[in-house]
Order: sequence, then structure tokens, then C-alpha cells
Amino acid sequence: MIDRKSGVPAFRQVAADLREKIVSGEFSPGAKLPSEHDLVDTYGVSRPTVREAVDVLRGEGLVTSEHGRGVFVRPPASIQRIARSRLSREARDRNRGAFLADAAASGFTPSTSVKIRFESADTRAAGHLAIDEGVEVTVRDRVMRADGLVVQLAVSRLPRDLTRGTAIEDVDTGPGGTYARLEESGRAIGSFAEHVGARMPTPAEATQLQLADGVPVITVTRVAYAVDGTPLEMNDMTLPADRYELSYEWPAD
Amino acid sequence: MIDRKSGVPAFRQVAADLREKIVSGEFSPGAKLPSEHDLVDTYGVSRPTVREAVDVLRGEGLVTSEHGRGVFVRPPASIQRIARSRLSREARDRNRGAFLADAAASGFTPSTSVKIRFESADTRAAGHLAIDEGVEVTVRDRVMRADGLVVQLAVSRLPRDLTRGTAIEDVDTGPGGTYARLEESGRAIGSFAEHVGARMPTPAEATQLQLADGVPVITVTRVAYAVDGTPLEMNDMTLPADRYELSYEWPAD
DNA sequence: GCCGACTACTTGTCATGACGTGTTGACAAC
DNA sequence: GTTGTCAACACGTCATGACAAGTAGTCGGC
Repeated sequence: MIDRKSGVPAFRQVAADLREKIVSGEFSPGAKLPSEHDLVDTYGVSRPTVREAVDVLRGEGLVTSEHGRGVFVRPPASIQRIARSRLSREARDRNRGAFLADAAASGFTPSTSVKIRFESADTRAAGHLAIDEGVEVTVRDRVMRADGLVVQLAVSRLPRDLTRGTAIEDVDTGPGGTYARLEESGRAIGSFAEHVGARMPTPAEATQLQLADGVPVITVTRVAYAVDGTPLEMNDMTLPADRYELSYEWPAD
Repeated sequence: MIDRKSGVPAFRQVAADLREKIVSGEFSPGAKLPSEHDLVDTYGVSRPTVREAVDVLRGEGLVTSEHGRGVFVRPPASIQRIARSRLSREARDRNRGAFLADAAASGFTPSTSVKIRFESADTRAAGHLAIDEGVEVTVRDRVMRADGLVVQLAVSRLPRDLTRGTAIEDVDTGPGGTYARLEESGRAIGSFAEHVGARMPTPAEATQLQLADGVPVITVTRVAYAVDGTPLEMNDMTLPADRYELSYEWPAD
């Protein structure tokens, strides 16, 4: 099984062999891999070598290991979508917010918890909101859950001048959410921009989102602009990459 | 330094301490971490424990290790921003394609290599292109380089019926690229859709894109539709997440 | 002065051995 | 039939030891 003279490290050969068996379907999704002890016998290597091989696969997001039970092939994740259309004014009128609209469409039970705080704008926030650094911003820090499971983190920031005296500074923003309150105060949304990236989660994020090893997070920074182009709100969202796919569409010209 | 009675594994405590020193700036970007031998002395743990701690940080994309030299704090990568406006017809008329437009804007020397092949549509391709499984598709497999470095992979698929007798089946599609050829044959692009996700790279992708450990890839599937809504082309792009950020903007309603 | 060999230091790989802790199922006690 | 105990087995953690291989600086020979 293992070619000792090939120059390829043994643990990589074991990892490659297991990977091939997984993608080929020999180990089907959800199936349990042979125990480390069995793999030691199968490949004729030591246990640390087997574990290093499994570490590689876990880093690729192919398997998860469960203490006392075994190592399992990761089943493909169910995919939710965030479509651009869910931010339409029509949708906002019907719902309290975009996340609840997704919930209605996907059939899970949504819940969110919100913490409000006020801070002074850092460089990044100042840039997106076109304000000076240090200006006071209202921060809405939200945790979104589906059937009790945390599935999304969102941190929304607005210049405090726009939120003073509105329900945006309350835990419950009321029907239509933040954007509806902005429009009520005479600041209609003219356009949105989203900036999308991906990275590995911080340990805190991995814990909060219950991420398996080898699962990146998608970061979305959405900026809402008034009709005249003034930035009104920036929203930093953190999504588990194994549970989300983002969709955008636009006319060709 | 290490609390043996806390229940927290030693390697995690070492990882947490090093992580804190990195994010706080005590180890600045590009700086060399103390050698494994030094860390063994500092924390009073064995070398495998130190290595396991470094493995954690590498998996988070915080550090890279270089054989024979040391372990280094990953400097932040310069981010290439891709905006949706790059697909405007105007831009297509001026350039040969979107990637070359980016190159002109950013000042690097672009080069691409293309391989053309024909295959029968699998389930996913058939779904996106609204054709039956098994129907012949033209596949343009492209590798994009900036200053010689591979920075992007793109696999474009079109129903062969649309490409027969056009330059789309040639290595050089001519001015304006694939979309210009489609329009010439009477199939104007009506709209685009992009589906964005992220995952860890396969070993092949990691090699080709020269990805450090702990760097995910962003996957973008762009579908181009004719004015009547018929799918014309799907394009699977793979981007290193540490070098790219995608931007989308759209009017509020 | 230049260049090669040598050496010290670095990370990479692998084996062996030990103990801890969570899971499961068999089996006995109730 | 239910429940509690316990052994077997799984993965998690950690130490010790060894050798391989890449890097960079030193030093001697030329």
C-alpha cells in the first residue's frame, strides 16, 4: 500500500488513498472510516502517521472525527441561498427582515438575539460610511439561529445621527426592520453594495457557529446607500461556507 | 505559561498564546516566530506539542512555515477587487476579456493558457445550462496568471450547438472574447447570475494556485443568459480567498 | 577575492509508548 | 423489563527519541 521509496511522506500517501476512497464513494457520506488501529494494520504505519493523515483530510473538510465514536465522512451540507431579490422593498413590507424571509422560504424556525451598543467609528467603518474616524456609530450585533442552531452572525453599523430617536436603537426595530425605519425618517434606500470574501474562522467564530474543522466562513459586507449616494448602513455578515451559497443576478447592460 | 490543571490541552494554550502575540502585533507580519526548540524551552512542553500548536495556527492561515528557515507570520495579501461592472459591454468592446481588463487596472502582466475539450454535460452543467444530461458541451479550461503566478482557474462550458463554427472553439476567441462571439452569432447576452461559495482547496488546486495552508478558495459559478432567458454559458471560477474580494452593487428596487 | 565544503540550525517525518476521556454494548443486579 | 456497572474500544493528548532534509553562514582552499 505504502511506497517507502517514493519520497512522498507516508502520511500523505495514506491521506491520498483515503481521499480517493471517499471521493470515489467507497466510503459513502456519513460512513465511518476504519478505526485508527485498523488503519495502522492496513497501511503498516504507526498511529501518529495515521492521525496525521486523518488531520489532512479534516483540514480539507472531508471528514469529522468524534471522540469515542470514530471518524466519519462529512455529508454534503444543505445549502441556503441569499438572493438579491430578498432585499426588495416588497419583501421588506411583508416581513421584519431578510433573515426571517429566508426562514419562511426554507421552513426552519428562526430566532435572533440582538445587542445594541455605541462605539466610535474605526478606519474601516469610517471608510464604508463616509464619515470621520471617531464619529459615534450605532452598532446592532445580531446572532441568527435556525431551529436553535447559530447559522449567521451580523454586525450592523449606522452613523448615530441617523438612528437617534428611532426604533433602530431598540432591540425590536418593528415591521420591515432597520431599512423601513430609515425610509420613515426620510432616508430612502437608493442602492446596495456587497463585498464578498472568505477566510478561516477565528476560534471564537468556530465555536459560536459550531463549525467543523476545514470549513471556511464567507464574509459579506453590505452597504446601503441613500438615493443621493450617501452611505446609510454597513452590515458585516459571517456565514458558514458549508451552509450558504450566495446568488446575484443583474442585466447585461 | 501553561496551566496543566485547566483541562485545556497544552497545545491549545500554546496556540492561543502565540495567536494573541500575533494579532496584538508583538509578532509583526512577516516576522519569524521563535524556533520550535525555543518554544519548547519557553512553554516547557515537548516538540510534538509545539508543532501541534503551530499546526493550529497554520490551519487558521495565520502563519506559514518554511523548511529549514522557520515559521513566519503571514503578511496580509494584497486584495484584488472584482466588481460586476467589469462585464459591461463597453469594457468587452475595449478588451479581450474580463481578466485582461483587471490586469490593465492593476498593472500586472497577465497571461493565460487555454485548453479546449468537449464532453457530455453532467447533472450540474445540465441544470445550469437547461439542457439534457449527456448533451455535448464545449469546455474552455483556462489558467490565468499574473506576472507568471497562477491566480485564477476558470472552466467555461457552453452547449456545443452554440459554438460550432465560431472562434469559441479556438484557443484565441478574438477581440471581446466569448461573449462577443456569441453576440455576433445573434445571441446577445441579456443577464448574468453568479453563485458564490467557499471551501478548502483540493490538493491539486492548492498546488496549482500555490496556496498556503489555511487559505480557502472562493468558487464563483457565473451563468450568462440570452435576452429570452436561455442559458448560454456557465463559468466555474476558482479564486484564492486571500487575494480576491468580490463586489456587487444594485439599485434598491 | 571567489567558491566550495562544512557546520549549525531549522522544520519535516516517523516510531514507540503512555495515559486520559468519551462511547458503546454486554451482563448482572434489581 | 429496567437499570447500573464495567470492560472494550474509540479518539485525544503528550513525551521521548531519532533521522532526514532544506537553509544560511563560516571557513578554508584556491
